[in-house]
Amino acid sequence: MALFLSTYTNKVDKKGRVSVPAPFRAALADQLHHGIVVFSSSGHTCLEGFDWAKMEEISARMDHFDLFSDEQDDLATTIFGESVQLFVDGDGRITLPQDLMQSAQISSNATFVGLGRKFQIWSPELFDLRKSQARGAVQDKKLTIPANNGGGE
Amino acid sequence: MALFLSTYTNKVDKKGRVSVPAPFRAALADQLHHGIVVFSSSGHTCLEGFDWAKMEEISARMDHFDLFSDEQDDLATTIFGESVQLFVDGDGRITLPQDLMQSAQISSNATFVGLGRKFQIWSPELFDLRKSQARGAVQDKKLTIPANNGGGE
DNA sequence: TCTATTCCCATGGTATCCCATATATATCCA
DNA sequence: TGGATATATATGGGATACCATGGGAATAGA
Repeated sequence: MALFLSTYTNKVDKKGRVSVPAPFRAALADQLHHGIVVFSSSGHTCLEGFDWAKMEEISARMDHFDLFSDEQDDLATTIFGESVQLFVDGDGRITLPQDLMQSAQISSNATFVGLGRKFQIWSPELFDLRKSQARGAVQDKKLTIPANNGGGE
Repeated sequence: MALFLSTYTNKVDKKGRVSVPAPFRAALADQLHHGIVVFSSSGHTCLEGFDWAKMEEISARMDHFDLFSDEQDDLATTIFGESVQLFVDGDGRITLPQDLMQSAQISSNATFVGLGRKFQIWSPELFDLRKSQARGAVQDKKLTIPANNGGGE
């Protein structure tokens, strides 16, 4: 399964095109033709990005909620309703829709941040802040990687 | 699973290339084509290195968090966002990115230190200091290796 | 028809590949 | 045993391919 690592900052041209970092494209591998799925993050001023397989997994996970519960509806509305499938062109680029760029305050540069199974797209300036904030949180809360069996939530 | 032992110092050429010590390459064995994963250490002025399998394991563990939880985001941003996958070329070398070299203060030489499941990459000078410091700590605190059942991370 | 995408091609810079050399260790044959 | 020949490792340099990026042509939608 795809693993997204490191951060890359690429330019956004006046047409709204950005190169998807080559390592990310490699991680997508055979799913490249599906493009990537992007939507505006609810917690941060950035965009969340997934590959197609992850989207299907999310869909499967949501089946565990009651079909007509509020939670199900809320999640489904924000995630599936707001998300866009962006196809990667022959030169390895996607074009970011205007509204998504605005919601993430992205203008001339976009920073792709690998987060394992998913990734985020930030304005470089905002991500600088976010980076130090995340590092601080890890230290303050003494966050560690959960054990294999259960740990987590 | 890979086991990294002893220390080796190799030259960094002007392109930023370093030979990965042959014993380390042997330890990576069939994972060699995945390269290694490197990121700047938070505790020391050096780089931390893992094999790909370790990274996959970390990723699998992180799946125990909720997809959009703060913990997941903070950890993933610091761990995955700041790490780089470096591929080993046909001559057994990797090329260290500029920013990583700077953060570890590595210039013309790099010291690979085997630490079991992981390894570190140091500037030779800084590692000399670290070595004597570590040996002192072991003697002072009478540090021992924890038993199998329990201790670990 | 005008605007907005999408496709295609061109370019500069960089990183990757490939080959050559040197040194050390191992192997072989006399 | 000794010398000569292979094998592997580390390192340097040059050629090549890839990547990010920009611009223009073709296409589609309003």
